[in-house]
Amino acid sequence: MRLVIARCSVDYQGRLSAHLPLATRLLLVKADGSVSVHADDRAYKPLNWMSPPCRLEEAPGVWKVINKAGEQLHITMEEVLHDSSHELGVDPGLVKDGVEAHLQELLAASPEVLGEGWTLVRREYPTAIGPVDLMCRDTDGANVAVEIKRRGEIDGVEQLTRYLELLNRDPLLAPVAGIFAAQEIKPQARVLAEDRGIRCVVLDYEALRGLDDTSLRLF
Amino acid sequence: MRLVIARCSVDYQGRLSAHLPLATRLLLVKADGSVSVHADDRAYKPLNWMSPPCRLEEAPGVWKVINKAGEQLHITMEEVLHDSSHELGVDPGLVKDGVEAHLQELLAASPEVLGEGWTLVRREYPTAIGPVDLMCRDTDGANVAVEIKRRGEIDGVEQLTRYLELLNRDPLLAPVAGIFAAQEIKPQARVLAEDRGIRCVVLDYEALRGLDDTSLRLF
DNA sequence: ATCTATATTTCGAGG
DNA sequence: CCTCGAAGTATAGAT
Repeated sequence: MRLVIARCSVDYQGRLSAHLPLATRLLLVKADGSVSVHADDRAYKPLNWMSPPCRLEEAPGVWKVINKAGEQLHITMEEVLHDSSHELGVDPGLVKDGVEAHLQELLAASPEVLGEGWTLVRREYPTAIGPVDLMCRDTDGANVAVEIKRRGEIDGVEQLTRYLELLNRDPLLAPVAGIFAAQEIKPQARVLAEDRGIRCVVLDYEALRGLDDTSLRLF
Repeated sequence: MRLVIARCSVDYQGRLSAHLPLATRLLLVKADGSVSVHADDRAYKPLNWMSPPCRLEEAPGVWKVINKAGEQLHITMEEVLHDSSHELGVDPGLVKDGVEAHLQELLAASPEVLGEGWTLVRREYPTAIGPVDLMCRDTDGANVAVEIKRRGEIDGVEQLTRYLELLNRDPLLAPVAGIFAAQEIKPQARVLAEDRGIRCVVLDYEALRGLDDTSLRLF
């Protein structure tokens, strides 16, 4: 990893055209070939960048970064204030917990949260337009398709609606009801879902994890 | 801006839980208060971070970054290999060209690209659920709602569908046809659009800009 | 403050 | 390789 602090101007020609006037910035060159240009704000987002795979051509005072698609990043340096390189090695990477996949696991382990006596048919129930997160069966033996999100917004309701439309064309499955389950459901998404006869369920991640622990202790 | 290279492990507790085992990484502290932890890959994306506004509490070997929502980032340092600070000043910022707003301007200036003799009613035509990018009128005087994207995907088709559904409830406007216009239209989006009677138009940014130049020269 | 739509989204999984 | 869905999405604009 190479860190350069320089007074520079930058031009990008690619998916759009963009220009950065002369100012002092951080140029971050990673081992994967990527180059990013950072100001002292905008959190972790660079002002401009080139993603790998790409190639850095370094000439005195000018860097040209080019990728296969022909996108170009030109950095013109007036003054270099710092230039250091560091060996970092391969990173073992991030371990995450609490994302949608985890919610799906937990809810699959406790379908009775959705309705008493309900059972899981399967996770990632396949359809022509993609897998439904969960397919369940209620006590009457009717199918219920469940879409799980961390944050429930309109897009998720549209997605579930498409699945339901398709599933209900299959006489062997129909009628298939829908449930929109999320840790947080935006009001507009709730309105749209309920207008379409889709039940909304707010999930409690900690409680689900508790249920899961309990079942592990019991069996 | 402060640049630290350190062997460290990192824990994040907030919207999810995440852990990074001990390894050598870049810690980037910006003047806006943000802290990001970078490996030597993943382009500009940090492994972990805290966005401003947040507070950095620095103790020997341990950094705690906390924001108002109670999210926490803990960085435990085994060894500091580099530590430098740099004054960057305020950045003049990025000048962009070629994004969706520009496509909309260009197409608004040349509605005949969509159909001979077509005219523009207005840009950002207001509806209860948000503005339609362009409202046009064909040679028969019928209304056409146009949704413009840089890349046309399913979301955009859903968006236009919602607008059309609403617009066609108004007897003063109906029937309103739809056009999905983008520099690139994904196959699945095209199938969905055409299934719903929405015409797809692929836009040529350079050609549109050429038309615009021509009109500037003529008048 | 909430909601909507955009992003050079990026990233990863699966066909 | 493309396509699709998720992201601690972030961010800007409008209501």
